[in-house]
Amino acid sequence: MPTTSDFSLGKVDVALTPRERFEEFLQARGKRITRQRRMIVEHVCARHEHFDAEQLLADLRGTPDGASASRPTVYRTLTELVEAGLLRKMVLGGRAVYEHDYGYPQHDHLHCTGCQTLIEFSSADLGKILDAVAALHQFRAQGHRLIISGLCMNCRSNRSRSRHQDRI
Amino acid sequence: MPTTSDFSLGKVDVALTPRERFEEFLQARGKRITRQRRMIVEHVCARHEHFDAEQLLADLRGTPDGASASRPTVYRTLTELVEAGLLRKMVLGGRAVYEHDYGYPQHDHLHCTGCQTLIEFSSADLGKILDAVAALHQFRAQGHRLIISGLCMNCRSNRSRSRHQDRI
DNA sequence: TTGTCTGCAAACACTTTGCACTTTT
DNA sequence: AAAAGTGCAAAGTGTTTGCAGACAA
Repeated sequence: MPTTSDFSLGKVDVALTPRERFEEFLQARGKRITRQRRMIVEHVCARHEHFDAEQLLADLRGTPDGASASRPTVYRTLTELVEAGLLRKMVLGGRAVYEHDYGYPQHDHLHCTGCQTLIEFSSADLGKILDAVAALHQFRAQGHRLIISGLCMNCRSNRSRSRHQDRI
Repeated sequence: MPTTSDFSLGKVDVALTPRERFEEFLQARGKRITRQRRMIVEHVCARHEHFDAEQLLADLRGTPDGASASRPTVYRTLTELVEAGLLRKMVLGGRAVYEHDYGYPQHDHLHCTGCQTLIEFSSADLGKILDAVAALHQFRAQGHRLIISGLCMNCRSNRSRSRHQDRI
């Protein structure tokens, strides 16, 4: 019988803070540590839920000190954060959604099509199966995306509320 | 040790042909059986690989009798084919990709980021795990998307050829 | 005839890019 | 000073929509 981990997937110990890791990444590539990049990592680290570029942008603009970053810069920096291994990107309903990927264990998602919530889970057995599948096909797996879509506990009851989006 | 099915996932017996099923679907909804819809199902059934809207459109235009369908109609009809349960839609690198879903067993994919090939596989154990995960979270699963990305056998050798796309 | 479909052009949402100017190093 | 980064506006992409005329029922 397969087992899955807890609801709350805890942090994992890592040597550097996300900010440090990002700066290391930038330096290694001859990129510069600008006000905007610093701001963005800061805000990204503050949010511990899943978010998209637009939310981050709004978040930056709602910042008390008024200092912000432009849309292109937000997109550019999100790409760098993914390259640096700090964020994981996934595409949901046509838009890119990001989540932390540094210091967090590998996991997958349940996506509620009713309220758009993402629930994380992880399963060791799943990993074993994926490895076996890849091996069978002589495929060098670099990663995977698994999203189980359906209705969460809440939306199962309050069903009639609104039309569900079917864009997975 | 997990097991996976064969390379070639065979057809499954079904009562109606895809064309029939689609017409049934249309009638049930008071929709009409037009020349364009007929053409599109025909071409979709002819192709047994994965394809996107643009390929289908080109396919229709390259047809001998010249009769074609417009881009909007292709998109609209693809949506209907998905609703009718004939096609399955997945999003890869920002574009929608379709594959047959009627009379074919449930399966998932290995996606080669080198040559963009999709390799199908299916695993009974996987299904069991997904069921267990959903149950654990009191989630009503309606479906899932699983794509393992990496390099296929071929691309593992001819590695240096070209930059790999990292859009999953 | 009636109501659906089609095709066109235009609109869309999200993301990327060209370029002159600003900043970091 | 040199090189990289930023913001703006504009261009892309893939997909969807409003609407007038065309067509299936």
